[in-house]
Amino acid sequence: MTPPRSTLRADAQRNREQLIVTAAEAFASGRPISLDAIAKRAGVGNATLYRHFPTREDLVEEVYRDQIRPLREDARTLLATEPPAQALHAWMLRFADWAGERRGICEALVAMSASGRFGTGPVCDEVQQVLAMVLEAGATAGELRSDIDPTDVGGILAGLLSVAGAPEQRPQLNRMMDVVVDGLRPR
Amino acid sequence: MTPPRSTLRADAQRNREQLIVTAAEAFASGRPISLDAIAKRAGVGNATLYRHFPTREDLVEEVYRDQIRPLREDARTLLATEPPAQALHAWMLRFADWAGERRGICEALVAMSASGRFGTGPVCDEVQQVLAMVLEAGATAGELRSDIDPTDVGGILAGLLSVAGAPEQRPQLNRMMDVVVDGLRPR
DNA sequence: TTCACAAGCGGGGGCCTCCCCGTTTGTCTC
DNA sequence: GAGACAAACGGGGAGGCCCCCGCTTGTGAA
Repeated sequence: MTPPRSTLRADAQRNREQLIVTAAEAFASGRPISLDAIAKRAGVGNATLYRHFPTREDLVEEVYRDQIRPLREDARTLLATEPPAQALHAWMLRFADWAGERRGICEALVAMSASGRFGTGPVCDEVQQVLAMVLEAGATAGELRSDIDPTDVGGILAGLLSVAGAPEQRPQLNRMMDVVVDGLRPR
Repeated sequence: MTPPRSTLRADAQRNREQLIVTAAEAFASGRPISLDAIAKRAGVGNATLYRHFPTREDLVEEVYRDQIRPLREDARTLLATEPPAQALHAWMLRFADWAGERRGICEALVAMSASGRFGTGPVCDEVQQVLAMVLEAGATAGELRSDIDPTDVGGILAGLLSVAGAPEQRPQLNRMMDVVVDGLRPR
């Protein structure tokens, strides 16, 4: 009898990769694009797309999997040059810039948080890890509370972006982050 | 010649009210409902609905216009019995309960914030006023920063709800609000 | 009352998401 | 190689949002 399969069938693997490549190009163009259009452009049926990526977020997370990496380096640099709380604030702003340039990221993060899946998926996992690193540094320096779950901070960040993620709302976002970072300091 | 009109034509007024009544019933049933279905149920074409309420938020805000009132009284009571910062936290949780029971409110608040319209519309205007009242009390008591825009706090609140508004996320929401309220205290 | 016209109406249709289900195909075994 | 079977495919369609545009009707003026 056929054993249960752990890896994707070769054609499925090909389709999956083609979908990611196509979606990356489509997103990068800046123009809005429907999922069916991505599927068609990738030369597969829409059902294939939805089978590989049940939700739009799943696709978005895969597309930006590699692009998120440099933000970790940014965090390290910031931590090396600024006090942790300030570094946290600066990094969150940098992330806002990064997300602002990438269609769908912000909505994806909110959806992940709202469904309790923040931290699963390449992008929000990376965000969570970076936040954990910065929080840890802050706790060690006695500048940030040590009892905070990075998931909570990630959720707050996603929430703020969903409400004031547009470039023209940057001043408001900055003020809100100010409040949040202050709230993360020890009492 | 015909003078420019300031009030709605009689039939338009009737349709508008019928739409609100119908939407209120539909929302109250708890089941999801499409806007087209609301229009049909109200006995008008969908275009009529969209003419009166260009976005879903506009309709939602109208539907809950009256139901938001008691929350102001709640805020007064809380302020009379607890220190302002604590009252703020408690009120935000109460609002989360209120919003959780009302389909569409949370999404509407986020949309209003994201489009810079927070404070316009009956519900978010009331929220903003209540927050202003509590912040004012807190500032007077020296317990909360006096330089905070209620719109910012409303935005943060909307963001948190969009990310952790579900009843089972209440503990997380509570922790997040803790951080935010702490961040609103004077340094 | 009648008339002219702007205000308002409505449904058809485009585009979207996403599911359903009959068909095809890769892979493993012999 | 051939066959069996699960994995994967794809297109059609249901239902949602929202716009377009030709038709109807309430209203103020004569």
